[in-house]
Amino acid sequence: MNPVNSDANVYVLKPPNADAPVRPLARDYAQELNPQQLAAVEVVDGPALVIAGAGSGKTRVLVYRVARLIDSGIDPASILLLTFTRKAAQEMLGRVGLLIGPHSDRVMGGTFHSVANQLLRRYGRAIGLEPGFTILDRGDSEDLVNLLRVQVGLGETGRRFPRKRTIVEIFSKASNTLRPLDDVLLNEYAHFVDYRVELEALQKAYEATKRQRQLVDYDDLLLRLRELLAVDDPARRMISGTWRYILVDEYQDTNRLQAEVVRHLAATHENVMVVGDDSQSIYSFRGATFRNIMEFPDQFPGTRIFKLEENYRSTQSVLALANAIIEGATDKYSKTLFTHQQQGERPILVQTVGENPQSRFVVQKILELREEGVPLENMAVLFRSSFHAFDLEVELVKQGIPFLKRGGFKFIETAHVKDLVAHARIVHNPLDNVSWNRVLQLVDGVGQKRAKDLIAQLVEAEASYEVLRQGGGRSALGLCHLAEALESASQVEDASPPDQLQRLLNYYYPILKEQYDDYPKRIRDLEHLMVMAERYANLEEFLADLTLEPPETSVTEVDAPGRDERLVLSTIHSAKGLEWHCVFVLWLVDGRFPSTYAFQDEDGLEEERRLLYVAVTRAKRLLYLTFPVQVYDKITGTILSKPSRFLDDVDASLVEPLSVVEDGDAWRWQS
DNA sequence: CACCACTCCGTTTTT
DNA sequence: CGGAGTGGTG
Repeated sequence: MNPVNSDANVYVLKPPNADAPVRPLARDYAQELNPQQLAAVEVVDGPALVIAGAGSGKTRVLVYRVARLIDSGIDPASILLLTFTRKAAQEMLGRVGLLIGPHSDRVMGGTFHSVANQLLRRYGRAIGLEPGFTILDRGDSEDLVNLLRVQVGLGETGRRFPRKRTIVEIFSKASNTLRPLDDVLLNEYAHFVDYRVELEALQKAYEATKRQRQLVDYDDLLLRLRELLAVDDPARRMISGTWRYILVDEYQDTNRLQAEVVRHLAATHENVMVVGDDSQSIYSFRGATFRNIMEFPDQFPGTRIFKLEENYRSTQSVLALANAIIEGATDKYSKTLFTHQQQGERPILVQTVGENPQSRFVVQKILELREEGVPLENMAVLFRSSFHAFDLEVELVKQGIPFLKRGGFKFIETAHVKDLVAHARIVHNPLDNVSWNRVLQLVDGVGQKRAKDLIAQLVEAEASYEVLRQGGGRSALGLCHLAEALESASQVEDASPPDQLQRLLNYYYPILKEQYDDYPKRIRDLEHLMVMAERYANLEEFLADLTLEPPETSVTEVDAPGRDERLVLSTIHSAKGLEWHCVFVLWLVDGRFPSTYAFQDEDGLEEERRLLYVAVTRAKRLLYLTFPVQVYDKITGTILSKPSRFLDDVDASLVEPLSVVEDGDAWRWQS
């Protein structure tokens, strides 16, 4: 008898979560939180503001408050967690999951942009947005501006007409600060004020095209959500009825636009708690202002305010340096961090004679620490700008130290990935002229002019791929192949993203091979993209995630043979909210950190100072600040030799100087 | 009109 | 070092 077919007893697998207790185990909140944290966690209704210093348990408060709300019988699905960065969002949601278990799935959370994306897909029709809209990343926005610049008749760019990058930056600044273009130009880009009329025309065209083509840039996600909430009563009622408890992390990094969105979301119930630290406000370049924190109590009268000042992360020595750095800030909430932790070792100020010795010092020290038992993943190297780590990356590769770089140039921004994705975007949204433009120009014999004409024809023909087959000449064959590939990818029965991508890749492969000498490496990237696509049931989600939550690593990444043991290299911006046992901060040299770029105005310098504060407060125990002197700076043509001005105010007793010399070097630097 | 080879300029941080 | 603009060629 076949045992498989016999009348075996049946064991039923329950759907996940079905049986999880609605009320998790009772927690002793008073035991696990300090009095200030507890007070904040116990808020149920009404607006609240938590001013939280670095390492003071900010995320802990948010997470415990979510648990507490659920414990008190509130439906997890009525809780909404918002932050600006993906890193913070992941951290927050992950810890909620750990603390409250299965029900955390029903808590809605993510970045402002990803939440806006989801809401707009669902309710956007009310404001003329089809659910299939395409999200433009920064590069796409620049391409569109470029395209329009020609169309609007700004072909001959005057000598000093802003570059596309700058143009997009200006538009974005206007959106994020809710100001007219004029105002931004006058105050922050006065040197381009002569082009006011042209830029305004360009902006109009940019806005109009996006609406016509179902294109949405990062800022639009927020602008249009705000519009939806303001204009469409049913949607607003639905949305604010669903999420009755709103929590916002990193509030000092939100801008006026985001504050408006929060205000709208919370308009009916005012159950909104925001958490932030004015000393860690480092996103003013995109309109963030810690005034949002200051003005929150005005926006929501009756706001309860809590302050968290006990630091649980760092030793006293690290904290003393952090306090000294922020002491010099001109504008801040008064707030003094203290800790009950041990003194610990003083931060070490390392002087080297150049860039490469700096890199080699870091590498050598890392190896030493690992010998002493500090795992690689408990160490991080932080820097102001992504390229500051180039030399170090080379040294790490030489020594075979596995690392993961965060911030800077992303996988998704490489030309070949963008190319393939552009094909997929057309399949999903045939109106997307930005992608059409890119894709058409890849065809042999098609340039700017031909692409423009074809796009115009495509609109007339309601985006029928037939248009591509009608032309003659050199490009005829290429365009036919393109049409075939797009049709094939559009018509897959049971369309699955990997399958669709495969069809597009078959078409794109020869182009890739033709275009790049290093195509084998690029093919591997595209295969990686296919693997990512396997997790998605439809193109729409895949494409949206690719733009909103792209793989967090940069292109440079060395694979570790031994699982996850990896050193982290990160921009300071990308390191926010994280912590490591040992932290290296590179380039403490005037001109690099603070960057020459920030020298011009006081505000810029202040932000650099806060940035350093953020960097320093990432360290739990060990902190190395390195400064190479005698480095030639190509930008200014000068030799950088002055230690960062932020160290000027720091009392010498707070750090331990160390100078690095070559083995066998006859002379030494004085420290 | 497309494309290649050349020169010159400017160089952050994130969704 | 890459991107943008220029000028020549096919």
